[in-house]
Amino acid sequence: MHNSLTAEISQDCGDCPIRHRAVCARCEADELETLDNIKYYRAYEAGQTILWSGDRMEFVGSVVRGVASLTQTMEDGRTQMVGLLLPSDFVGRPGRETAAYDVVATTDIVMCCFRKKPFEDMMARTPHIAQRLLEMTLDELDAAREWMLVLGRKTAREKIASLLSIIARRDATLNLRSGEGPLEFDLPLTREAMADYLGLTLETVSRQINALKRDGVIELKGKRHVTVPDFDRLSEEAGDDSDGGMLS
Amino acid sequence: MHNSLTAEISQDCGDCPIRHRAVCARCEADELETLDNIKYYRAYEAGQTILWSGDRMEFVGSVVRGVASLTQTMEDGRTQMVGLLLPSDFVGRPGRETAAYDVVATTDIVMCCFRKKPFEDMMARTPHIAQRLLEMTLDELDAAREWMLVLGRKTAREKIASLLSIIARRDATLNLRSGEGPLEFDLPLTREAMADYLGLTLETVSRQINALKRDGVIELKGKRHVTVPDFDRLSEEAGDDSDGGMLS
DNA sequence: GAAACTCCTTGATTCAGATCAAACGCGCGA
DNA sequence: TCGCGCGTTTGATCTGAATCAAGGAGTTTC
Repeated sequence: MHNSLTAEISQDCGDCPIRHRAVCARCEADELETLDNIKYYRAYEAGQTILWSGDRMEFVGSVVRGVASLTQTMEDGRTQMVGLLLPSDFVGRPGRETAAYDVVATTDIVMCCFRKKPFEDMMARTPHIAQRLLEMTLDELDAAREWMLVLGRKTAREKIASLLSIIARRDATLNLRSGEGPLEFDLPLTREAMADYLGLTLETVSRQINALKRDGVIELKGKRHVTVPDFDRLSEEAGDDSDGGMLS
Repeated sequence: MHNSLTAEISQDCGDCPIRHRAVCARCEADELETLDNIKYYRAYEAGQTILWSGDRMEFVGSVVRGVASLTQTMEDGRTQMVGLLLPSDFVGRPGRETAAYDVVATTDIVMCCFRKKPFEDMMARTPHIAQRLLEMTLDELDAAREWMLVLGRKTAREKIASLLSIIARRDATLNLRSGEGPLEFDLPLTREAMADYLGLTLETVSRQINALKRDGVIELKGKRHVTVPDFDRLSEEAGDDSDGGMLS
């Protein structure tokens, strides 16, 4: 997976808590000087709304640390998360004036931002960036469509397993821990946030997580720390094809 | 809405059953000559699979007439439609080797195709096209995310109303019939296909359609021909914001 | 260290939609 | 004209997840 556009552009983020180069091996970034003066960091606390749907967008950027979510809300309060933004994920849509969804910090979060206008100017000058952006957007589209299957056709148990599987996989690739041994990670989401992502209620999320625990599919330390002794077993519970899901 | 890329490129499709210019007012298409020899039409019958998930893609193109769907299937046979392709919609992902989903002709369908390689070459030469493609991909992403809300949080009745609303809207813009009077259109989908799109069973689809009919939200002539006496009423049933949904 | 949070669990009950089952209607080919 | 097949409707029953309702467990606050 080759996912961090800002990494590719800004190359050597000496002050970034995450080493972007580790995320993106292809860094070249001849644009570094041009960009440095338009790059900045932003921090938000868990629960803060980063951007309201309909707001004018002033920046694009990527998540450095923490988790954010894209959510949609109906007038009567029903909400659906339509995207989960993990470290290295890109936020913002060049060419669009306003945000289409609420962007909410799910945990405390640090973002690496670029002012939108100069970023777009640069995009126009360097087709290579535009191409990367298209590719990333296609990835997002694939993810959204995969999630449509989850939402439309999977049972509560399968939904939970699918979510855990995605987070585990993302966490593994970020930490370069691949293949060997049991996976471990902290859930970056409350039960309610998981419910919003999965189209369930928080009670059902709680019950199904504990059911997976009872059945030995996962282990829990506290309420958030998850150990996955057998990733294939988890994938199976998620109803995924049993190829390990590592293509793309 | 400005949706047909092939229209923009090929401008004057004299032999197209649909007048592309009507769809896309911005046609300029200096590439016409270059492209004409790589453009061709394909027709499929209802039920035919145009492309299997995993297949090598040889062309990109857009739907000229008829309806196709993108579907995903689990091993146990559960299927979820992840995209509905109506006339003027674009198919194919430049830069990707293989199809990510099954593409199935839902009705008899005619597609206007371009061989993929030359199309991509041209894309690389003309940034304007790449930009359009990004914009279209973002539109698709928005549509997919809107659908996530439908799948995750709406009731069966709201789901049906949402689908009818989308089809009615698309049909209205294609036929340049906007605003005035009752909308009329033929459902291009079987009850089963609707169920696959909405994450329901065909029985529930049937029941809810007839419920909407009983309640006067829609009228039916035969099983497929729908009249919408009051579009706002339908939007309300769909749980949409009451702004008429005509922004973008 | 008690009150007031927020987040999570667990139980009892209800209900929307799935499932199972049968039959209708209509176009089509023999 | 008869069957035949497909898409659709309709009814009866079942069930997975929602809803309603308490509590518990870990914090921050004063």
